[in-house]
Amino acid sequence: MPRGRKVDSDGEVTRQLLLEKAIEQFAEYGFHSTKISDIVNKAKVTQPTFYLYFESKEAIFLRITGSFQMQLIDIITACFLEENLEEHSLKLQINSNLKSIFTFFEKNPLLTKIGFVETDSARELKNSMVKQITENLKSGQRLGYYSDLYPMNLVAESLVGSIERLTLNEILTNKSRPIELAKVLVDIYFTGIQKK
Amino acid sequence: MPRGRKVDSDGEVTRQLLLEKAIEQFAEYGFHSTKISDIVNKAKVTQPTFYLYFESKEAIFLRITGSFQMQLIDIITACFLEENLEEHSLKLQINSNLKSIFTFFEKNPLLTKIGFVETDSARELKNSMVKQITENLKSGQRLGYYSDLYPMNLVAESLVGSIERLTLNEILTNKSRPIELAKVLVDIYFTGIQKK
Amino acid sequence: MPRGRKVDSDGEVTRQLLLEKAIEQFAEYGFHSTKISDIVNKAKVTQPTFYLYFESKEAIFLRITGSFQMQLIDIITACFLEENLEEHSLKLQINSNLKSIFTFFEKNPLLTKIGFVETDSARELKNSMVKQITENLKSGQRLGYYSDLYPMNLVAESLVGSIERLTLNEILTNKSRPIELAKVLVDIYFTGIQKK
Amino acid sequence: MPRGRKVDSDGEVTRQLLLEKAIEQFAEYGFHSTKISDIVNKAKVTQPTFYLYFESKEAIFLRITGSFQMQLIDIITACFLEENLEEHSLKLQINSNLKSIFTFFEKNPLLTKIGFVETDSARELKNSMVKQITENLKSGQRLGYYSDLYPMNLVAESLVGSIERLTLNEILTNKSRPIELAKVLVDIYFTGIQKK
DNA sequence: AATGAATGAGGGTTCATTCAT
DNA sequence: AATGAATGAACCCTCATTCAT
Repeated sequence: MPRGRKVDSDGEVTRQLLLEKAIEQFAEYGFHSTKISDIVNKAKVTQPTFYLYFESKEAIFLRITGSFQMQLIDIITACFLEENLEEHSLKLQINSNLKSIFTFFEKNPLLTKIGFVETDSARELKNSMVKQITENLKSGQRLGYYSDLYPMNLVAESLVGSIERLTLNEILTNKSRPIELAKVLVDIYFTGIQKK
Repeated sequence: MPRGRKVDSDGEVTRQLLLEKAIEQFAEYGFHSTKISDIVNKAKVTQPTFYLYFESKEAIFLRITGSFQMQLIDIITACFLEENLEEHSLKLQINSNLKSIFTFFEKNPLLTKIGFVETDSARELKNSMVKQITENLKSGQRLGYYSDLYPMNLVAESLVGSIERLTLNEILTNKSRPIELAKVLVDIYFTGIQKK
Repeated sequence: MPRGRKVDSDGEVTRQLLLEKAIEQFAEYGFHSTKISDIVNKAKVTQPTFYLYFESKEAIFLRITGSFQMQLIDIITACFLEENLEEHSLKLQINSNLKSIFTFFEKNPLLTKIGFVETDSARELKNSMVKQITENLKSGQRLGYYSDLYPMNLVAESLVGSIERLTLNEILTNKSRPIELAKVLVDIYFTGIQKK
Repeated sequence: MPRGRKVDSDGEVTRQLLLEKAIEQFAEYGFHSTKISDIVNKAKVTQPTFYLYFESKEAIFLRITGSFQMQLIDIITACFLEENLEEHSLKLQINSNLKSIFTFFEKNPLLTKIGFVETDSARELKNSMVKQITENLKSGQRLGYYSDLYPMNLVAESLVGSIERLTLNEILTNKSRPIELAKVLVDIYFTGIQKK
């Protein structure tokens, strides 16, 4: 293949293509097993072209996970922090919050796999999610909406675990929709499954 | 250094030593970032010695995860399959089941990290766990102990997610004991956190 | 950014700019560690622009060292070849010659570093310098001005070595001036340092 | 070629072979143009074998230059520091010192090229050489052996330049022997070339 | 039973250079 | 006259694995 610029080539297009292919590879094989050569082969460019747009394998990975996680943090913050805690709407509100999280995951399945499920840096993110939910639950507890018997940090941990697994096995596999999962979770965590 | 058999050396001891060090490395760094050279350095033997006892890096990893996962399957099967479903003891029974699972994890923290949390092959295991729990819950539903409104496979997924996260963040960090976690989970999933 | 000719741009200006920046880089980092990208970045043009004016990295390097070395050869030839060997003025003459060489170096410090100190091609130049000085010294020897005991080629080698080192460590660092160095060298080589 | 140990292979032999070939390459092509692949090809081993014995290209280079320079420093220190300054033997002593330096270079021509002529780190070494010689000359000056008119640091610089050039062009090319060069230098620097 | 010595197979990255606009 | 975009050709280095002792 001759050197130099291809006809009708456009840097922004190539950059996006590389990002896209990188996302696919990272989602399927993870960071270590993804090779630069795979990414560029899929994008039909050569390896030096990769380095035209991204500093390193780590850099593109951080760019991908970073921007995804920032979006996710925004959503979570909006959900669990600025909540107006009124009893009659509480359940609805939480339902809606969970739904928006699941919906975000549903819209970005590959990024979710890379940036929420499998990355080390997702650990912090989930931990901060746990913290925010814990605070939220404690507020509800103080206001008398939730039973005093529960250690809310454990409840929050449990909920985040539920969200993670349902995301991985129901959302990312297209087996369930956000609306269903949000409802189930709210029902379980609010009233339990035992027949009254 | 002279070659050949060391004085007082015993093959079985070396094999166990390698297994032990491999477990430590895999638990701390994961499969990809663990190098054979790390394992043998820690065990104070040379690389060829490793291959005297294990066919490959994959082989030792499978041996480690495999035996752990077999034990875990036994425990889970015992818990959720051979259960006698009587209403008055149901909650106690499940509580006890969860406690034994968490206890198993607490006793084997490194193996749990390798074989339950971070391995791909753990996916199947957790899936089968979900299936067994689902069946169990459906039986309870048929017998009228649980509300008919819940899709039990999702409940089971949610529960497994909760277990996983609590294991990772509470058991493996020594923050909580099995008995607490079992109680919290039973309480949540049976009756919910909403104040009555 | 729009492509094509910039407003007010002038090829010759760009060529000079590239030369200048290349000289800076070559002087500071040497041939191998100087990258085309460094040169063009400093000149605020792009890489293809470089190839508009110079065929290759080697080409610009040769152009730089070549023109410098040609000037230097002229000076040296003037100094040591067309010399009129009269005893009373010999020492003065040589003093003046050395001074003009050092002055040339002082005026072109970067080029001196590139083209006299660090380049392989400077070897030939210095060798021819040695030859000319040798001939000159031999003439002086034949005319009875210098002792017959000295192998003049070695004296010439020694002198060139002295010049090189004093250039590098005194002239290029601005620690000494040409006039001092010329005097010291003439004194040493003519009469030695031993107290009479 | 099959993997694993070769018949009769010996690590120490291989290490020495690699060192030897590396020295040849570095001497001929310099650090940057010497490739690991060249070294290992010449030594008839593969690239990973190189890394069995040396951490990196830089490491082997430093090892080579380092040990050479340490030996050289020892020699120089012995020569110019512990000198007993008595007038009748001064000239002989310096002659002998220069001879041992040139002899050291003659015995290690490749190392000399790498570690004395072409390396950046040789700059410091030569500078310290200049310093020691300067001190030595100043002592001689104070004792009245040398003329007060000379700035001895410049004389020392000049001498080191002479040594360097004579080493490169006479010793390393086998054109002159240490004994000749030492004599010439002593004669020049002590009494000058002018006929009395 | 164990070691010393070596290699196959790649993986990430850099840099001078070139084509199309 | 100048740029945006791309590539060929290396180069350094790592790691699991294997042979000879």
